[in-house]
Amino acid sequence: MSHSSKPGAAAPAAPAVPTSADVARLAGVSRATVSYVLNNAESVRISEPTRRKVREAAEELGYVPHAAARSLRAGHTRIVLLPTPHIPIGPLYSRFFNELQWALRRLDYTVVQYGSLGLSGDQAARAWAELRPVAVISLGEIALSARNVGTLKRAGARAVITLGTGGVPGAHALVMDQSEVGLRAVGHLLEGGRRRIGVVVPEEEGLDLFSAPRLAGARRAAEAVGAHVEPLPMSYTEVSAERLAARWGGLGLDGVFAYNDEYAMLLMRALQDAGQRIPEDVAVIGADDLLIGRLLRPRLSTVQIELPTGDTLAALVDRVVREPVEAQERHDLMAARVLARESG
Amino acid sequence: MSHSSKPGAAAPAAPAVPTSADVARLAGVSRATVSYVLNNAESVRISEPTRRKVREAAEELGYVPHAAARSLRAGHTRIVLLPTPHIPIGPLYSRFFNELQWALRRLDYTVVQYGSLGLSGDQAARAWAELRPVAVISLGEIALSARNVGTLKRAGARAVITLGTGGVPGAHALVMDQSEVGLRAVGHLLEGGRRRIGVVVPEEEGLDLFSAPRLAGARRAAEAVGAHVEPLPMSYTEVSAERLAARWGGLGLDGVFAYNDEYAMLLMRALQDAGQRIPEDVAVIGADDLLIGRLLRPRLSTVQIELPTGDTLAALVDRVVREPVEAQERHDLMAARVLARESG
DNA sequence: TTGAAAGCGGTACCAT
DNA sequence: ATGGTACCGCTTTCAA
Repeated sequence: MSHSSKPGAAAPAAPAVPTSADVARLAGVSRATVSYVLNNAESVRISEPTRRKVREAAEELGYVPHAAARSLRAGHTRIVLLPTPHIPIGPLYSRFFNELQWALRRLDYTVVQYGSLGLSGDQAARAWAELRPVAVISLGEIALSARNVGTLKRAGARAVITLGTGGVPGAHALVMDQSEVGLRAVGHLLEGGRRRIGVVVPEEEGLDLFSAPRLAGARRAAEAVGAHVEPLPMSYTEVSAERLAARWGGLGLDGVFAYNDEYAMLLMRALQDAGQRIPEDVAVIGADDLLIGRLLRPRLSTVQIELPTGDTLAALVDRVVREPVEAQERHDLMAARVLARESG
Repeated sequence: MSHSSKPGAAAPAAPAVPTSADVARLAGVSRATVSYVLNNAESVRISEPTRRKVREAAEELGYVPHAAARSLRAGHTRIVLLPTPHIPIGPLYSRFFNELQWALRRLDYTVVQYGSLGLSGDQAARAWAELRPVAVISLGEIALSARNVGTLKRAGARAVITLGTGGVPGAHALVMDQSEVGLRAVGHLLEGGRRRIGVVVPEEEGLDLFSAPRLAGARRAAEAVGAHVEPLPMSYTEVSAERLAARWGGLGLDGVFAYNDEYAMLLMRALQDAGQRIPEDVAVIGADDLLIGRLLRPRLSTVQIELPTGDTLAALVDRVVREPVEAQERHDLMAARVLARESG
């Protein structure tokens, strides 16, 4: 722990970080004055010569304020905590997340990505609370309890926001009901006269957050007209798709909702290679309206999902942070609609 | 700013965050003892009954330590700062970044994503330094100077690591030379006898970080045999691809390196729709070895890029943080090789 | 206009 | 086995 064992040794290696005290000393003023000048304090008049002296001293030392010290004193942070998704979430949501980061940054928040793999709700909430974030935006991979929300709030979080299906007492919920996607997709297949519908369920871990409700929505649509729904486990690889295509004949399905466009393209190609005609033998529909869908032949029908923009969500966060308001559920932020193309 | 204007008003809204002092009071011990117990201090024996009392008090109050206070005292953080990429970087790099986050998290670092859009190197370095990160991993979108690296180091950063083409004095550089990709791709086209080579250059802002060196590599390969290289601006949209395909005849090109697989598939489809035969009329090669490449017909040739895994990089960061070592350049971390398929 | 000093919430040394 | 206390770096009264 000793920084320089031998004072004689020429070890300029640890030229300790300059503090505001160092600046003050060099400028020949007090730390208070340094603070005033560097923060452009309005409530206090500092003479121009003094300002200059301070600025020059800070510049010369390469002074950089210490964020932790500042927020300790201030009693609050501008940290927005974003639990890192466990999984390679699709391109659609990646983009959304990226946008969100930028939007928050523009509003002068500091985005902290916090991986919480293997943590329980309790553990995660505690770990997050240590950072005293002013807001937490949870994707819903960690199941937050009302108690957890309480922990965060007591630790100073002015906004706890969940994105996803459910809603936690005490937290704002942006309900993005994925079952809507399955409902619309299968609804479209049914309209086309299909009655034995396959629904691809990704085997990738973590994706069930999306796939489960999508499947549920599919079931709901099918039940309404007494159609059959067959869950089809598949992973995002060619061999998995081929394997599924190989046993296709025995399944007797005439339509398939393939979770999203990526799985859809994979399956569609495998089905074609296995001799199935699309859409004659089997109708295929994906979701997310990715560009690839339009490049495939036949062009892929899809369910287009309208997500809130990152700016929208960031603005909402900011609003809640500024003047906390009773936790609400908002359902108007995700819309899903079918884009019928050639595949079904 | 007043928290509860009227003391009489039933406003239990601000039940201040419990501190270790609160825990101490409730347990009837000193703050020191609380600290010892909660951190399982080895150097000090605390009786079992006391431990229990402290634990129970902490539990009852829902005490959560304050990370900022802790690191202020400790004099260092476990923050690794990751400047947020400006752009929707491709799937390959997204995955890499995601992996990196997880790996760092597992090593108990706190990952802070910091968007630095519109900041100069100086500004960015200062802003980052405020957080006193123990390490900074820069993608190279912000051009760091040696002085900036100095700022970060003086602010306590034990490792400053750049990923990308160049290297900054004082920082570790993981050189991932994108020109290698262009070199290999065009090299392959040349081997196939093509002599007039188009190189797609994405119009999307920010991507030039990748596309410029890829183009340079392409040029290098072509010059060696006196072949012609034609830069082809294009954006990631169908219309842009169609526009390019429409003027294809006048270009007289017999091969094209399409930046990556996404642009390649877009262009390939547009070319096919415009009546070009692939690979007879024009050979197409992409990069990144995305799954879609294998699903297209003809199957897309590509340059496969081997990136270090997130764990590798995280381990490297950790090693440098533990025992800082002279800044080095490592060139062995990216490998590129051609996967010849049907498109060229 | 400026300075002295009290904390913010922890940790760790030194006593007891 | 515990408690007292100085300090980390910064902001912000309050006095001068």
